[in-house]
Amino acid sequence: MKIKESNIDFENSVGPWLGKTVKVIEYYLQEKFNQYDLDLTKEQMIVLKRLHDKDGLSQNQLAFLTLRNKSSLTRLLSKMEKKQYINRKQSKEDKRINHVYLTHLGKDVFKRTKPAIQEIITTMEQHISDSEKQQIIKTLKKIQINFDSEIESI
Amino acid sequence: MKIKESNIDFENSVGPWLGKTVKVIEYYLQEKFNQYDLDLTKEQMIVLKRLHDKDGLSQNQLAFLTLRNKSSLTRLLSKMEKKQYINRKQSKEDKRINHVYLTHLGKDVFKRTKPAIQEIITTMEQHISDSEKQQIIKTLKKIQINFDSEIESI
DNA sequence: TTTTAATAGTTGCATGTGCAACTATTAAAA
DNA sequence: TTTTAATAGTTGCACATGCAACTATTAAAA
Repeated sequence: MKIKESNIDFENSVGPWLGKTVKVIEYYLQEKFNQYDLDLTKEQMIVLKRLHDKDGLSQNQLAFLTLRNKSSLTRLLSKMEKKQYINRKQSKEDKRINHVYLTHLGKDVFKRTKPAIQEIITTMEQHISDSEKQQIIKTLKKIQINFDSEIESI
Repeated sequence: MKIKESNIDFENSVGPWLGKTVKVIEYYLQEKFNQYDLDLTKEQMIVLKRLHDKDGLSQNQLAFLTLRNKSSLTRLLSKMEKKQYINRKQSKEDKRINHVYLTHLGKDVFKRTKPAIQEIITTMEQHISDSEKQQIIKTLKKIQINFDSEIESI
């Protein structure tokens, strides 16, 4: 006969493990950026990466791709514009839209993140086999899908 | 003959998957708290949880356990004190130290988080077997250890 | 015992974030 | 065509965070 445990086993749930791991990665990431004299936060790096993949995205698209809401992106871009990493250009077809472009400096900074990021990945994935890596990504996808279907139904 | 890929495969690295997953969880968590009329952020919840486990911790200990630096904790506690969830009491043995205690209201609020958290765990772990859950935790631990040994050597 | 360290906590400053209310512009409905 | 919707972006407000400088207190060294 099973005895039903009335207390929630939050500690042994996946959530806290994920949270802690991400914190450790973020800490190390910022550390590396400082080591490499990159005047950049991880959030700004993600924006650079997206623009590197596809320049001229609208703020809306950028916000969607980087998983932030538009107000947060507005302020992120303002700081990046002040640093001369990007610039905004109003669309001629639709004056509501701003297209965002990497500047020369922005491209250069992004290029200079590469060795730092390579080091981080190498450190992070030490002693983790390729199949183990594929496995964790698979599980993470599942978790995301679990919430997606839940959120849609709200 | 292998051709060495010069571009970094950041997109298929574990990092971005972790980051996105945590974002989704956090969004859903706040959603649930609102549904249950819990006037609480996830950060405040974590503090309540730690005090529930062990009341009267010092701010230093709380900061360590919740993975934040002391200044961040100071302000988190100030907000929680204003909401009457916790209170600080200066130690008599060492006047530098504040011990932090849950109030009645704090205990009550924490109790009321339980069904919300239970729902989140249930949603999150849908279609994930127990062995898969153990596997992801194992991999997450490995990643943390990978960074720990790296950070110590800085 | 006086001087110097170390420790606990707070505060200023800068970053990032979501929500809701707002402006400007464009699209849809009357 | 006028009125009403929806959309893109910005801003005020509140929250959370790390770093570095600061105060107060205690411990260690001279």
